[in-house]
Amino acid sequence: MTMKLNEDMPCHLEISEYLIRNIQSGIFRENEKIPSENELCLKFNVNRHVIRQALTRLTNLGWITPFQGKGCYVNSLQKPIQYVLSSNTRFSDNMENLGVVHQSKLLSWEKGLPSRVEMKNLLLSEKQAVYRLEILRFIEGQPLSVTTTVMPEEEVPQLEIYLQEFKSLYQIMLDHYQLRPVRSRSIFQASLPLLRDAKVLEIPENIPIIQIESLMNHPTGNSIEYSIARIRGDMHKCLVEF
Amino acid sequence: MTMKLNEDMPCHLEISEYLIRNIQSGIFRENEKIPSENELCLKFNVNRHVIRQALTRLTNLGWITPFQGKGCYVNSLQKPIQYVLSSNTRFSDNMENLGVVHQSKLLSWEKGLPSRVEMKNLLLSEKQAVYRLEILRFIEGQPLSVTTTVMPEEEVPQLEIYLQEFKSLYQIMLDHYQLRPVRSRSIFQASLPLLRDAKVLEIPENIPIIQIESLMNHPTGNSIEYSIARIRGDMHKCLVEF
DNA sequence: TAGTGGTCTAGACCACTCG
DNA sequence: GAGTGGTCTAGACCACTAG
Repeated sequence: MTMKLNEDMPCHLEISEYLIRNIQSGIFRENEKIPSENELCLKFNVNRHVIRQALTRLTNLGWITPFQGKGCYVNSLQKPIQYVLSSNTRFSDNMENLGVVHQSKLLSWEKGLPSRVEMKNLLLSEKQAVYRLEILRFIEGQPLSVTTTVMPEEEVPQLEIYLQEFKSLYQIMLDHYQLRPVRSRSIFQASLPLLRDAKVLEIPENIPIIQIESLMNHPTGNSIEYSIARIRGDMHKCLVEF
Repeated sequence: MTMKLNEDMPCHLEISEYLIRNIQSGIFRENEKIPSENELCLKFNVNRHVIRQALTRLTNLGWITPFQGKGCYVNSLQKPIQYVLSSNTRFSDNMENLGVVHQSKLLSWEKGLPSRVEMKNLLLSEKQAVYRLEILRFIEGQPLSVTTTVMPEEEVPQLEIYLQEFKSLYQIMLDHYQLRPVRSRSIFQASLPLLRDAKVLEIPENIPIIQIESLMNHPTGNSIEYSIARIRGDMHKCLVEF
């Protein structure tokens, strides 16, 4: 049984659109295998190379993942979690409000001198040391975001002591420094992940991420935390109220 | 003169990495043409198909844009414009504050019944008609965003009269209806563009966009405008203050 | 008209998975 | 061993751009 194709569109585009429609309508189901390249060749009566072009597009757009020797499987469609960004919400609060299993992991940390951007944002001189943390956050066991967080050493002296058993940055700041930072501004941007971030987030390099650069202040005023979060676009929505 | 390749990487990947390095290091310059497919075939001594695989990856990652009959050109690296989102900023205000040449174009409009989502957001019954506008916005002559804007007919009766010479939605609402909507909330999400949006924005479909779904109210309270903007991620940053 | 990218065919060999 | 996706070759015709 072969399949007729439209005339005014390139064949490979036609086929990829057809496959996308089938995924959307549930004919090809989540986490299940779609027909093999050879089967599709027969169905559409085209060369294998055309099918591969169509499947490449589906892969790039995040619909399927190919496994050598096994076949192409439909990606599980994420319903993005809605995160509320306001002056005093943090990751844990949000996830607990949503009743979602969450977890943070400290990937790495260092103490060093601030970069120009960090100096500008945290209003530091070039001699004031900072702690720089790389935090990976999970929901339901899946990596959601990587965040680089920078804090002046003055505000969190000897932070390394508390990093040994890292669970939540917010908790450390509250328990050991009596700090309760307040968000003063955030800058949103959509982009593609760096290769490094794509690896830790376990996503292909074509999946968009939303980058949120935030500045957190002491309630009295001075800046204590500057962070850049890179979050999977397909797993996350961010709500801001005015 | 042919080019030697590494052994442990697929040939097309090797070539695309080589080309990316050349762009990054400025050997291939912004807005200039890279060697043609045929030239690359000779240089690397591979089949044209392999070169095309490599160039497809470069296109997908946003490094180059192919033009039929002309060649592949290195994309200009955008320094994203910073847009300020607050309860009462609109596109024109922002661009004028930045001193940027801007323009809006009405792509299409229709009058019809609200979808379920529109009913929920604008608090309408299924019989209350809405105007639905598709607006394309430019800065410095380049397409920046497409926005779908929905307004209840009640609020802007006979809107079609004023759409003939469309310049700015904000201006129409102010001049003819004495409306000055205020943003009540926005939802941010990073994603890939739909095929239609990619076409009007003149970007490949793998360039991430930031989607901002906003609800605008009458200062007294009721919702008068529900919009979904799809904005080029590489041209736009959005700042929110708390 | 020559050169460029876009589409498509036909066929080959490889690496990997699974029964 | 049969089937799957990954890589690569060789060659064809088309649509578009530019001199």
